[in-house]
Amino acid sequence: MRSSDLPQVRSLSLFDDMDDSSFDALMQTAYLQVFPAQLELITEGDPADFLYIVTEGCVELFARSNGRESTMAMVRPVGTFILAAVLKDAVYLMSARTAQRSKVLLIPSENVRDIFQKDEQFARSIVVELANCYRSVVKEHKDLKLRSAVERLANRLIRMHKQQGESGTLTLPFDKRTLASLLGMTPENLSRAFNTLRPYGVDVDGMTIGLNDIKSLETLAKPNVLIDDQLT
Amino acid sequence: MRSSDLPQVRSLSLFDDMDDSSFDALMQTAYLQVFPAQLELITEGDPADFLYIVTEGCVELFARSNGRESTMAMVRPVGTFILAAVLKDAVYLMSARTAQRSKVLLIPSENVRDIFQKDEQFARSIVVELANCYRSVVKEHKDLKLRSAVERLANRLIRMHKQQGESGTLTLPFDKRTLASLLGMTPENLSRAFNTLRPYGVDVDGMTIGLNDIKSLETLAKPNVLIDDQLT
DNA sequence: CGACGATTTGAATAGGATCAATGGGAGTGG
DNA sequence: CCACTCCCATTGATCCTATTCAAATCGTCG
Repeated sequence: MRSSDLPQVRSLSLFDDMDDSSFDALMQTAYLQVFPAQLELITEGDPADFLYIVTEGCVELFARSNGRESTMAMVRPVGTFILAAVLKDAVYLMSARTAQRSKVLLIPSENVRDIFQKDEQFARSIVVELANCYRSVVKEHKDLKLRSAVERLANRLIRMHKQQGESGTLTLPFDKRTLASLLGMTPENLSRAFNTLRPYGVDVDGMTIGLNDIKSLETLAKPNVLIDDQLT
Repeated sequence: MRSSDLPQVRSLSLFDDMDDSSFDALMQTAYLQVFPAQLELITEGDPADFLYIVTEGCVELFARSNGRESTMAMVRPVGTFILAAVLKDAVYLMSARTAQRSKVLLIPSENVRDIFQKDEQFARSIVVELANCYRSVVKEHKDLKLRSAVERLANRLIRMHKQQGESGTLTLPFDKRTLASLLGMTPENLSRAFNTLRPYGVDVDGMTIGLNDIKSLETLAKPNVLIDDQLT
């Protein structure tokens, strides 16, 4: 892999604390690859051959069952996915495909587990990363079980707005079809949910969303740090 | 704590591989307590002071937001809960209350983190436990997003039936109100879902459920190892 | 410019929630 | 042991949210 990409990966909290030698050993067998949009990287049920790290672009985690399909999460730089399957040497529970042209680092599972055994510091970092992943899914699950579709959208907009600097405007980081599935609704229903939010200062113009009355929107959304905060 | 309870706790995979000295150190500060039914053990948002291990009875993990409440999981012996919050030294994301009279082991968070730092083997066991917890929530989330209420119930019944020895009959391990919330529906809707399943050989008699046509039920439920299997 | 996919809108339907009322056990106290 | 009470579960009726199906519109990319 190209050495110019290494510092970025190294800075990931997952690798931040580990020995140089361990990191080098891990990267020795890793390779960095660019994939076109809409390419299925992994399929649920397959053995976990690699740990994936998104360094550019965006990857969609999704699941299928009985002819249905649903977006489970979107992974943006720099984020890992399917760590749990790799550690357990189990099959993937989710499929993944690029949402856009993306650069992805692949580390063979065996090597991850190998270094995990050898490098204590890496093992600890993995625990933190795993705990974060776990808590993220719990929050997603709470979001879905405790809120209506409109509330989920409102809170997601507030969240994206914060991530993008609270300028009063935000750009959807992926298409509406995917956003709808992520929020657990149909594209039609998402469109209607946006209309429902118009009286609360939400202006939709393609991928650009204006938030003109955040107070009002928050009154409706009732954001909850135990669901919407990324850090806690 | 009583020493007669130790072997049971020790046999938990989380503690199985650790040194005697570490285990003793961990148990030194732990205490075992019996709680009556319907007692709230922890509240979401509170700092994670203890790691909890259910040794007898049953504990409900649930979440509240905006006046609503939903059951997130049921923990039966011998199972741990809120491990992630303890490791991260963060606040609990879920509340917990006893579903019945229950015996619970409490280990101060600091001690868990302390031994986690000192005992490498314990650290690795924790990773496995965390990975399992993570994958469980992912499966719950898939269940909710990819299935209808009736399908969720059908699959849950098949699962309980397997756990209880496939005798053709199963006993609900907690009341229907809780089951409904766990499955993401109202008690009324659960009752109707049971009626919907009657033509598929599902007979309800209080807490006892007879499954008289598993083939037919499975045709409806379409169980999926990537959602319903506890092990994978 | 034309075609295709994504989004939006409309209409009808279905699934689930809510409200209200009734039945049924389990536990309590006499 | 029995009556009472309370809470859970069930059933019915209605309402509401969200899905489905259909069609129009918008945008983008070749």
